[in-house]
Amino acid sequence: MGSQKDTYYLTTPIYYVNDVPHIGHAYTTVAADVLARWRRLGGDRVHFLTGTDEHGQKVAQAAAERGMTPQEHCDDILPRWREMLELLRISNDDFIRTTEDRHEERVQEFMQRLYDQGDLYKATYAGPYCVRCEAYYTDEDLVDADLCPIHRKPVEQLEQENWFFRLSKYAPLLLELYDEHPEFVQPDVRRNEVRAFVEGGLEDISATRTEFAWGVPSPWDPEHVFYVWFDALLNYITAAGYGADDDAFLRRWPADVHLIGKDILRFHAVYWPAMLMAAGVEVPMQVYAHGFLLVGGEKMGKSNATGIRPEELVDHFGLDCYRYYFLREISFGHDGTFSWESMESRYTTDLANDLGNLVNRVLNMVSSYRDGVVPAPVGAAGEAEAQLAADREHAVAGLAAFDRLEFKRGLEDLWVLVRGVNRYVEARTPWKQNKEGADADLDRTLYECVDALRAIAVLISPVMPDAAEELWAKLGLDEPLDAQRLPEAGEPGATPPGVTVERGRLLFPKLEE
RNA sequence: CGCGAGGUGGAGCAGUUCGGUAGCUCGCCGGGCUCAUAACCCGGAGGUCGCAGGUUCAAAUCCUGCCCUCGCAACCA
Repeated sequence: MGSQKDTYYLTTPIYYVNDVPHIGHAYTTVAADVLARWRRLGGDRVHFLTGTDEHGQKVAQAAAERGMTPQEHCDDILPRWREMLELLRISNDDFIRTTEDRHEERVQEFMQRLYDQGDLYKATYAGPYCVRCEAYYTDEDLVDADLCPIHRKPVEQLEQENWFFRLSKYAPLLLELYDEHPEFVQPDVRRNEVRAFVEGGLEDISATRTEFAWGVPSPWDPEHVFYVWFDALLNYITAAGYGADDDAFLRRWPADVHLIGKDILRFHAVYWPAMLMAAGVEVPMQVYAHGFLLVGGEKMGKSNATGIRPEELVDHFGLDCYRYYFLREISFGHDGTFSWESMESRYTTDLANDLGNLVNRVLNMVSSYRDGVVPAPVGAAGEAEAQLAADREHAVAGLAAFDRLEFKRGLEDLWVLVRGVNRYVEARTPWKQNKEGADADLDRTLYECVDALRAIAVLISPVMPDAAEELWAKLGLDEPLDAQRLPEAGEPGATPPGVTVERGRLLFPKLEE
């Protein structure tokens, strides 16, 4: 005994294997990765989980159509998701599949516990059901009285005996949770939504299905498999060691944050904590629902068969720009618009002009004025240096907005430093200092610039790991980048004079027409 | 009268908690510089802060009403 939480534990949703990865999935995943890298940079022990949701009727159907078993089908598709993680350089520490034993066994134990204590009861559920959606609808949802609103195909009237979860019983506790821990559901607008929903009264929900077998079987009534959400949500604890590795579980749980899209808010902010309360497990500390990506004013999602694939964008703009763009362009938590044009604009303005060009001009001057050797800062520090130091502090402090998942704000503040170094160069006119032989002043100027670039390399590393490493390598520093920790690594003067920089290739070359 | 969020210069946003010079990025106009990826730096034009009232010495910020847009309204990853 005695082990307790010492790990920052964050999760993405687990992705439905049948989907093809699109920029919506990638958005959540990249944000989570940036957060994970940011926390590691701050010195936290981090556990970052993602994975796949592999059960359900649609998977079974898709498998049957391909003449495969559901498991073969999942195994066959899984690489697409793994490839997405690799493509985006996602630094997850674990990857859970809901078909793994470590998951299924714990799900059965968890649900058995709810059953034993009377939180599940048998009742009949009836309603219009769309097989493709794998979902019941209400009559109001239907189009033309009997068509599924998504597929426009006739629904079936289905009636089945299900095991129901006593969700309604937990409404008072849920309201207490929202009120006493306003940070549990974020942003605020989402909490209001959830709270209103619960306050309006909860009905018990069916927790099992019998019309298909591709799921985790109920141990006490094997005709039933668990409803996909009861299976899927539990991944967050089964992968953390619940019921299997108490030590690991205690160090990680409760999760610091579940990152999700707002479309699955209810499951995470209502059903999930209720399930945990029922089982006597602590609820996660935060569920953060981000907004949707809009493309041409339309929601980006699976109903949008023309979803944009991350590979297209990574091919054209590069990985770093991809990761940077979505976080810088869109307020996390709000809906945002993706467009090719705005992405080009971000690349050109922020990355090529501001940052890439800055790196190039500074390294070029160190190369041609000092043979690439970074001089010691001998000249007097004045007003320009004070301003630069202020910009640096602004950036380091502002980037802490990442803790609140305000990526856009944090990056804006970081760019104050990038622009600040450009401004510093203008204020100091090193080309003039060189021509006039003001060696001490020039040394000071060059040192300050390189030292600022070192800080920038560290600060951009959670968002743009490739560019950060490349810049770090150009600076010729001995210690590895991934050994850097904030806030120390952001402090001025950490660059040892005498290191040799290398101009190398351009960091963000202009895009081809 | 279901619940909630929002309407700020051409575009996208911040500011509204604790009223008191309306800020940022892009775009546009002019200037500077020349180390650099025709990049960088400086300056300027441009807004009745959805509409109408009210409170106040003072309102984008508080109150009332209205208009418009958008989420949520249960078994859909």
